[in-house]
Amino acid sequence: MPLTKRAPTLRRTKSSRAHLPLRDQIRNTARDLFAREGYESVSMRRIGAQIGCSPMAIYRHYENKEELLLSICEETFSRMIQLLDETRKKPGTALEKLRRCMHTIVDFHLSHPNHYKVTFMTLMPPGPVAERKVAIAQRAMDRLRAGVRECAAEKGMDVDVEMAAQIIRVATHGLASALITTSRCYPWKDPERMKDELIATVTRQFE
Amino acid sequence: MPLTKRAPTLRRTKSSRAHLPLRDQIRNTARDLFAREGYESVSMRRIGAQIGCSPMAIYRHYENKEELLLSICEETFSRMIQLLDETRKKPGTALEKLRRCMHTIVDFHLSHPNHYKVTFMTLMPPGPVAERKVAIAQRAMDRLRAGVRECAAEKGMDVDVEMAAQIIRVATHGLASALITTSRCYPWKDPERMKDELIATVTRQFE
DNA sequence: ATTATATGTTTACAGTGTAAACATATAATG
DNA sequence: CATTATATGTTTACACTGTAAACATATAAT
Repeated sequence: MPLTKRAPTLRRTKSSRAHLPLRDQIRNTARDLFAREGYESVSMRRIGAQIGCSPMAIYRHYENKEELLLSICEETFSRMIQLLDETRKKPGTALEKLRRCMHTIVDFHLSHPNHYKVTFMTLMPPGPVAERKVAIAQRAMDRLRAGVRECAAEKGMDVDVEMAAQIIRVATHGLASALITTSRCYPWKDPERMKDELIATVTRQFE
Repeated sequence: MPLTKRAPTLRRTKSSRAHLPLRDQIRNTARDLFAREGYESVSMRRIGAQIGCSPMAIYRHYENKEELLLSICEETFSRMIQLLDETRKKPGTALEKLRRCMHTIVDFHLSHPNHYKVTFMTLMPPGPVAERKVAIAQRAMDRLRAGVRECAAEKGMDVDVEMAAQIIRVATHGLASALITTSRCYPWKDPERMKDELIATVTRQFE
């Protein structure tokens, strides 16, 4: 009976989602479930059942449930940072770049609401794992600070870079989380215009 | 042995925190624990143990854990709404009132971080209880909308009230949550100035 | 051919929310 | 006053949780 004849280890078959490496399958499934039902409400047993493996199989790839959550956050940040770096490379004034960065990030959040919900709306239990997440978040903030610094330099202004970057971060998250969490139950007048307006508002000091 | 001789029902002894009605004691204790360790990580058993009653005693006052959480949120909103109504009654221009309201709310959040964490940073499991919370939140938003409407009227401006109110709400929450969650692990330059600056920024259109 | 390693499964345990049944202290009613 | 009803607690029980421990096997290394 134990003749489960494992597939010949074919290292990568990009085409088929079902045969993704189990590690990725776990992370994708967990992200969907965490986003839809909340981190604490989703059991390792249910993640396993959804995938079709035993609950303990997950522990071969992630030390525990919290590390699985952190891994989802890490992937989100890594994608955000990549998008930011690409956007910042494109030509334009510093202000244009900064505004494009905000657009890029908000659009990324809106088109990946599950990434956003799990990464930014899940309260991690305080502890060393949560602090590792904070450290990673700083790497994204570095891009924002740089963008602000460039705006200030270009205009010869003397701005508090940290404060300006925080205001931008805070406004971006506020907008994204409002649009994502209430998109179904609340009648937004014009999300696209609201996005433009908010971005314009918090960067107006650099005009 | 069952001679637990209940205290003679003294209806109100304001002085002693320990003899608050059990219902209030439960809510206070639950709020502290939820804020410190996260809603899902706190068990009814631990709330009971902390208070000194059996876990099931809680269910005589709250239908279940989720209703207990909602009750904490309701208290927060009711206090916020009261503060807003008081602030809006004081004399001044519409813009001054709106800005004072924002100050009042941010200060309330900062001085009651546990109320904030539980009410605004705890993701409720989706369902009818969560929707009741959204409905209550709208009652607070009504005050913001009114403040914005008055600003617009006073200046004879034609503004999108809903959008302006949302931007203000979003910025306020972003600031509060940033200050509260990172206050220990992150070196804020000058929170007070950042607060002033953000409030000024998002209300500048009404100057 | 044998051993080691990677990756899975099954079993077991302490802790969870809460339904059900039971206990008693105060209030209401005869 | 005696009796019943109600409010408020406790104890017990059950189906679920995260995960440690032990076991199994399929591939890689020797």
